[in-house]
Amino acid sequence: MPQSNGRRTSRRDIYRKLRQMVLTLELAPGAALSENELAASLGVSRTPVRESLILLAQEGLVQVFPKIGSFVSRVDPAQVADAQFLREAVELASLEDLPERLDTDIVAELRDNLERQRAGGLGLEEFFALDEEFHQGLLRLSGHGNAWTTVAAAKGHLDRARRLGLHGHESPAVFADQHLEIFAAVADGDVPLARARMRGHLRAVFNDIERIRAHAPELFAADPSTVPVRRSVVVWE
Amino acid sequence: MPQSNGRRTSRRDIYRKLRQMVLTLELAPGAALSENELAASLGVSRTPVRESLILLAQEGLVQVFPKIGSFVSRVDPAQVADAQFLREAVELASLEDLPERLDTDIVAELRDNLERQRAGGLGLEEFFALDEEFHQGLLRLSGHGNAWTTVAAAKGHLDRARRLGLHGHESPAVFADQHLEIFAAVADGDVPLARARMRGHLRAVFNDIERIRAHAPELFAADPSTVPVRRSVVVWE
DNA sequence: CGTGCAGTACTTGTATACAAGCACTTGTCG
DNA sequence: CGACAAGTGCTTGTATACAAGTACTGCACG
Repeated sequence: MPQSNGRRTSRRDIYRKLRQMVLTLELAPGAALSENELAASLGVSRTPVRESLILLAQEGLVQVFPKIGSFVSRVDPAQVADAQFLREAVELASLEDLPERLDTDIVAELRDNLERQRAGGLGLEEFFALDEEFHQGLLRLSGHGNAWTTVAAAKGHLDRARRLGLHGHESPAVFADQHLEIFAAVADGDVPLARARMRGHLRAVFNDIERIRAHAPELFAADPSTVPVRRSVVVWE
Repeated sequence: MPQSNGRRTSRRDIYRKLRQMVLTLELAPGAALSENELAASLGVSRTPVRESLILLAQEGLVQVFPKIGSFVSRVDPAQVADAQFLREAVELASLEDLPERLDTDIVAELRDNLERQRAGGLGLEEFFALDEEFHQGLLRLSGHGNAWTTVAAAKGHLDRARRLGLHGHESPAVFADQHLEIFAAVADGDVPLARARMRGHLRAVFNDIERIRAHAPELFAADPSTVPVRRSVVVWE
């Protein structure tokens, strides 16, 4: 929920669209973005495009260099690690605030979510959506559902790294099983076990990143201070 | 560090200035903001002002209602609680990642900070600045200094509530003492004790909020869906 | 006097024009 | 042939004009 009001504006649409394209790697890390080009291709003026880019820049998903250009930020390993730490801290802390009696509606929602995860034949983005929903649901179970907003805003780099890791790599079934085990511990009220399983799950996701980096180093930021060159557009294949 | 690049732009200046004015309550919760008025008083056009307001809106510090107006958001108790939870989770988690040998530079910095806190005769904003520096320093001690950026971005409502609580209330000396005790436990390598003291410290700050709300209810949001009226400008005294 | 309706002054959203600056290209000169 | 410099096309930052909509004001009318 980036903006306060729910009225439809073209900036809102464009912001969401661009954000989604960056997170799904449809816009590759390092790609050059032109306010004029984007405006023309979207059929609007520079204004809403520019304001969207400013918001994405504050999230760290794009970099704006005055008088030079705007670029999809490369995946920064340091920011990935920061997001991992933040996420782990929040999700583990929430498990300690679980109430005695779990909200039955949320529990039912989580069970349904887990079933869909195990259904198989899921596309990458479909699994990611379910994954997000599952983790946010766990947070809501302890009354801290809104904290997900902050976590989500900060984990853009982490999400992109995770997508890189799952691109044609291995089945998400392993993670679905981990989700199921976490939920089982939560349902049993075994907080220490839930914490241990959650920690293991989150770190398993995280530990793949160095391997990924070896495969596609050009998508990662080397030196944070390097300025990208206008022409060096990395095309996603 | 909201923007990527460090070049000076008027938007950057205005964003920081407005943000500071909101956080320090110089711009009161509920106050109406006019892009035209702000632009005129700052001597620039609407563009940089507007873009700054959009950024502040994403942080939840202002609310923008299309065709109606922009307002400094009232302090939302729910968002205060969310920020408190997030902050506690992050700061407690970082204490468990403290290295065997603490960075001597940061330790020296923290000692100096604590001395200045105890010096006495500090203004409210001076103490807040030292407080921020102290907590961020502790995070850096465990290598998670960058997580502070995310926490800081999310705790705008919490900070405003804290300032309300300290306005002419009690001396910050109590908190300075708590800082000292936390640091002592950290320096001793007693992680459980440091965690307990940190938790007590953070919650002591938080627990004042309901009392504050009784004193100045108009600064707090009642129903999240209520739209402020243009004329109802609450003047800060 | 009360009520309804048109008018007006304000708001933000979007489009467009201009300013300032970087980077590459190309032409010219040594 | 090589090197340097002016030129050209792009970039984002800022200013301004217009569009669409809300809310209050004041007048006319019952």
